[in-house]
Amino acid sequence: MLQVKVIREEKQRIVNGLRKRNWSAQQLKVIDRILKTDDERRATQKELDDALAESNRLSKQIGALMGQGKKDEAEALKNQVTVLKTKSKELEEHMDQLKNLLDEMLYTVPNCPHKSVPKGKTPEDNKVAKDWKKPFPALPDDALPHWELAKKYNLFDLELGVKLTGAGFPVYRGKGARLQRALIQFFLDEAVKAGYEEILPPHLVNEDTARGTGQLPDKEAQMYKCELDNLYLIPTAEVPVTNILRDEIVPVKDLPIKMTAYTPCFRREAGSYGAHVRGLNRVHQFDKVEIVQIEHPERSYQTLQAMVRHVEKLMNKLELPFRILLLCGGDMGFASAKTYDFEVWSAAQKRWLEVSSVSCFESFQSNRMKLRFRDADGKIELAHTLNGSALALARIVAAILENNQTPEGILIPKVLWKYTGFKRID
RNA sequence: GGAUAGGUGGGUGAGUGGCUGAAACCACCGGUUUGCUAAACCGACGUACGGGGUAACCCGUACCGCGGGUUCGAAUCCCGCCCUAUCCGCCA
Repeated sequence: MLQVKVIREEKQRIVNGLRKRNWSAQQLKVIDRILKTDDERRATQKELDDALAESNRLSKQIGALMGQGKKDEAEALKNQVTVLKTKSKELEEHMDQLKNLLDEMLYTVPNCPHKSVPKGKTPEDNKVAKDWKKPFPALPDDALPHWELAKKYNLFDLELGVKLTGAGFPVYRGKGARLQRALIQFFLDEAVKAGYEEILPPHLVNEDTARGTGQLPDKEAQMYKCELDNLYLIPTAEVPVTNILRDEIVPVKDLPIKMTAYTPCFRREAGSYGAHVRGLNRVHQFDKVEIVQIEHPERSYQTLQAMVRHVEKLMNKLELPFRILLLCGGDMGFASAKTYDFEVWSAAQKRWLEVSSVSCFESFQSNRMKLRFRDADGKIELAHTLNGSALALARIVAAILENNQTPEGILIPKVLWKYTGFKRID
């Protein structure tokens, strides 16, 4: 969530940013309500502190008087303290109300987009940051979509997943399973080469962790929950990995902190059904290698570019046609300040599929998570967090299968050979 | 699942009602000494919120797992919850 301090000091910038997210004048009213509530909070804080200070002072006096045996005087002071106590109790309740109200309002405010984020309402308004200049793979008319290829070559089985679990839980098998594992291995190796520490986190997290990255309180419905133990299946590795630094104050020299993790991702998704979600296009469980960085505020946007280049390199190595989009204000995620999406061209479906999303959250996540760093002067400041998929598997697999199909079988990108142990699926 | 023990500052750990935001030691940081390193010595050393100051900083309040209670006053007493460790059982 945004810091009240920032809303106060840079109100105009925040308001402009929210407009870029197409906030109406009506919605923007919450900003003034936040500031007003915070004013009240501060005034109440002062009043409460004063009352407590006085009551502490009197209590000490009582102790001294008792020591001297002056019982009557002590009794008189006790009454005063009782009055103060009633007052401070009321003030405290009021404080709690104000804080809750403030939090509730802050939770509704999305991150303020970076100044370079374009205006816009829908995905059509996203800016193409880097287009695919070369021709798309030319496939014959009888080219198959990946779900047909999967049947033909026995790579994954969605019906079997229904039997075992339900819709949206693919069962990979044979060379399909092997390809999956090869990609994970490849992505992790590349991330480690780029200086990321490999993390293998738990796939279930508790409430505090889910709250830290903003899944709770309001996106609860996106996650699978284990009721009995009050744990959530992670929707992305970002959740456990970023939370590693929750409530920490790290020395500035440790920045940036770079971590990568492979995890399966579980998403309940309330989304649509139909042609666009066939096959692996949208599933409840998929594999993903995530890259995360905790960075100094002065360098976070440089780092965002570096992360984009990392993903770009992966796409190039896989020899897949892709483009990079700079998301417009209306299409960006709630917590993000700036997001680049990667889309891979799916030759048989003849459309772009999102395979990566790289974002800078500035201090939006770290504020909620209390992830801070201490600079050389000893000053404590919120760190910036960034993350990106590098990469999400299911759709990459779909693209590889479709784009690389030939009459002789599906050609595996060269860079994966050492991981798959085969060059072709036939 | 059963039985015990325990949760205090970055770590170890003292602290059973006021003089404890918290001893001591270790680590970290600054300094002295030193050819360098080490050792030794000196000093500083929690976080949040609020108030004051251009600022270094100063003042107030809260925080000893979390929440509530007793009391003029709670790390300390009482109640509830959560968590961790160890042993037993079960199990990859």
